[in-house]
Amino acid sequence: MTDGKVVENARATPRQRRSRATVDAILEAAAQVLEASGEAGFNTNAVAERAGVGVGSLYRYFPDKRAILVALGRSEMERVGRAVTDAMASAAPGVAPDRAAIRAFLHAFGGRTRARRAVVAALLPHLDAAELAAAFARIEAGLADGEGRVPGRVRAFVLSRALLGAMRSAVLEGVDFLLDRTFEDELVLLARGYLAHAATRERAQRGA
Amino acid sequence: MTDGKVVENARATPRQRRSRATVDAILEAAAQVLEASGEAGFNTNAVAERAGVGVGSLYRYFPDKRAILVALGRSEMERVGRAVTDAMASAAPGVAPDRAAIRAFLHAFGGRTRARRAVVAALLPHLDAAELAAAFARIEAGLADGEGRVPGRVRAFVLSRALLGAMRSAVLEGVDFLLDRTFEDELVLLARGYLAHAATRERAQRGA
Amino acid sequence: MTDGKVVENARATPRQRRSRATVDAILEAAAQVLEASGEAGFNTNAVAERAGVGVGSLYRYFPDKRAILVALGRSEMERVGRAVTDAMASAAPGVAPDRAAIRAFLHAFGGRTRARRAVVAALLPHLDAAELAAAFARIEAGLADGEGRVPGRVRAFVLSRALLGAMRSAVLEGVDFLLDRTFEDELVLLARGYLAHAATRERAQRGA
Amino acid sequence: MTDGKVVENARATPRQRRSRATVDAILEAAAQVLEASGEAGFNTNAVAERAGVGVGSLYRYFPDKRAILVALGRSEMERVGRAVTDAMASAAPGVAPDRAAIRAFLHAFGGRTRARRAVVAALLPHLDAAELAAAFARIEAGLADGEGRVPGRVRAFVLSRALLGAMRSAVLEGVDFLLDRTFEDELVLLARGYLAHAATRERAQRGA
DNA sequence: GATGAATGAGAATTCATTCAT
DNA sequence: GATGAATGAATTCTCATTCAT
Repeated sequence: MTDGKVVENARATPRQRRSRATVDAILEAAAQVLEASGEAGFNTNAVAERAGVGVGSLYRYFPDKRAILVALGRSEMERVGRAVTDAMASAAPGVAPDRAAIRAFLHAFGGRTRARRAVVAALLPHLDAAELAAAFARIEAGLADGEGRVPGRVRAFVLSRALLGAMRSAVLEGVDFLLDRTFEDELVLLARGYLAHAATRERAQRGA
Repeated sequence: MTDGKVVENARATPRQRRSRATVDAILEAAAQVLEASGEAGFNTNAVAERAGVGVGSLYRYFPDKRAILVALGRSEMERVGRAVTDAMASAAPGVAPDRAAIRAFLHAFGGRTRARRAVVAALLPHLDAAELAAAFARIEAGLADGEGRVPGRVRAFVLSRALLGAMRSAVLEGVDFLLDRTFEDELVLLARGYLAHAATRERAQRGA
Repeated sequence: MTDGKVVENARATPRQRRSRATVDAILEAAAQVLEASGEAGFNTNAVAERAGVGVGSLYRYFPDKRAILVALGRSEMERVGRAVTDAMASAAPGVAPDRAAIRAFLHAFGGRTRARRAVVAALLPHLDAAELAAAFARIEAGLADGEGRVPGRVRAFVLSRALLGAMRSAVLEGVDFLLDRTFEDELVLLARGYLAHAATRERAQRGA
Repeated sequence: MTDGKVVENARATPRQRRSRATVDAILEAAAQVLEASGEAGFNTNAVAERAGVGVGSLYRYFPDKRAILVALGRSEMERVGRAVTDAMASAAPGVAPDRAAIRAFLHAFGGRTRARRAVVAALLPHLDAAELAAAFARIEAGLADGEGRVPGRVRAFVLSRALLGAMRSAVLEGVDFLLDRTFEDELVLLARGYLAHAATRERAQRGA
């Protein structure tokens, strides 16, 4: 008897092809419920109903309610991470990779603002520090200044969290300029200004 | 006859002098419970017990459980805001105001890390966008580049959220360098680099 | 130290002159609260506030909450009873006493329909059978057929409860003809028809 | 997915066959609790326990506590109404239909006096005017004088409420003659006297 | 005498989880 | 495998009553 909890150990046997669809339906339903009713209204019965499955089935795929939230968080992070990485890899000619990444993030994350706000707000308390840090790893890895220098640990941390912090706040606070070019420009300026200033400073220190 | 909900409308009649103590006890208890047991363990009985009052008293001062969280959020924000503003006003000689503000924030917010993490994580979903934006207002107002130029709306937003985002992440992810000089240096560099780069860029554009 | 519970033992010492006003204020407040919020909203704090006294004062005059309801019931009964008796005593010339009584009842009880409905509905379960029976005593005593014959125990019961039942239902169901002449006529017809028929029947039985 | 609230919309799917038993158990338990402890002791836990189900099950079938009382009221009304109608339809030979109806009512309603009193007293405030009026509709429809004349709206109202008022009072006040032949006789006399007198009066008026 | 803040037992209601079908 | 009825522990909230001021 295979365990069946597709989320716990993600290797997909052929039999679990249909499971994947159910899991996705549940996660999508979870996101919708979260958007519609906030975390307070997020209960297993509501999710099951919206997903079109029995409550019992939830427990076939997830050990408990929290697990649904955590899985939703992971899947959202992956989605955004993938979008950003893809964008950097295949940036249109003439678009700098840093700008491509920022733009990708804004679009991946900025759509469905109300939904995102609910999901982000609800998810945060359920992801532990390590999980959060891991989510940034991919992005941190992609950071580099104009001359290809990879920043140190603290700097990578500051740069990634600063950028994401600004974008996250824009989503949570529902600002009107979220998808404006101006906002994107400022974020690019932030990243470049930081790295340039840091480089200058270091050159000066090394020179001294 | 008198309303009594000191939190709703904060005008303090003389009789409400003692109430203030009760409210403070409740908020302090709320923070402690949040730290000790997370949001899951945050229930009215626990808070009342820890505060040393009857459950009923909670409901004399707060309309419902959520209101306690919201009030706690507000009071935390005020506390941090006040610390930062004070620090900027009375910065030690030789310490630039931007650095003073960052340092103040890191110390005000960084102490009791576990508690902060719990409080921040729990509070976020209960503060609405407007509330969040308001909390930043004071800090945005204090922003200015080295030459005293006040940044525009979007820039003020990006700068404040970027800085706070980095600091917030440092708290939430429990990084080890939270109170290191290196981290503080990087944040100062971030702010200055951003504003300097932006100024350069604008000068160039005006020149062209 | 006199007991002070003016309602329990109703002899009014001079000192209790002011008490009477307070008690009346409380009963009036109770009626208003009952009308405004139904029995569910009938709580001591609401009554005290509406009466303009502290909750504590309620307990000076009434041993507990139920007592307020019971006292209100008694006072309502007395009020209606008095109105009916008065009307019968001083009926306008040309108005039969039975019609006078019915009319008085309809006006005493039919005004403020919404209020009455609430009061009657809420009070019923708090008055015991004996109390109810006592309230009818005065009215039963006034019953007599056209020829001055006083009906027997069962007949007095049936007549009084039938009339009051019809009037009570008219109030509770909020009929539109409550104060119409037609309704009054039918009630008079009911009373007279019953007694006349009964008399006829008895004469026949005695004759046989 | 299926609604399940059998009370709200009463179409009975096969699966809801068993639900019906649960609902009946709850209503029976509710009546018993009401009888045993009055409305004060009527709480969801007590009802659930007496019904032998979990509290949660109460809420599967009824939206809230009040709904249980209302449903109980409705079912009681139906029961009595059915008994009366049946009795009139199949009256023993030699028993006039009006007497049959009165007798049926007295027996249907008069049994389990203590229980009835509790149920009636508790239910009244929870049934609205329309509901009360509806309960009488069936009985009003059955009214007719000896010559088959159907009375007008006001007269039907007065007759039905007068009869029921007298019977209701007899139950609530716990009179000793409740099931005596005398009482039944008086009620029959009341109905016949009223209609006869009214007919006479009208004939006179038409003649004039 | 009056007040109303404080109390806390008690009641309604919810919802994660189980398990018989 | 799926279902959803049933459960009941846990939680929020109310409000009658007390008593220090």
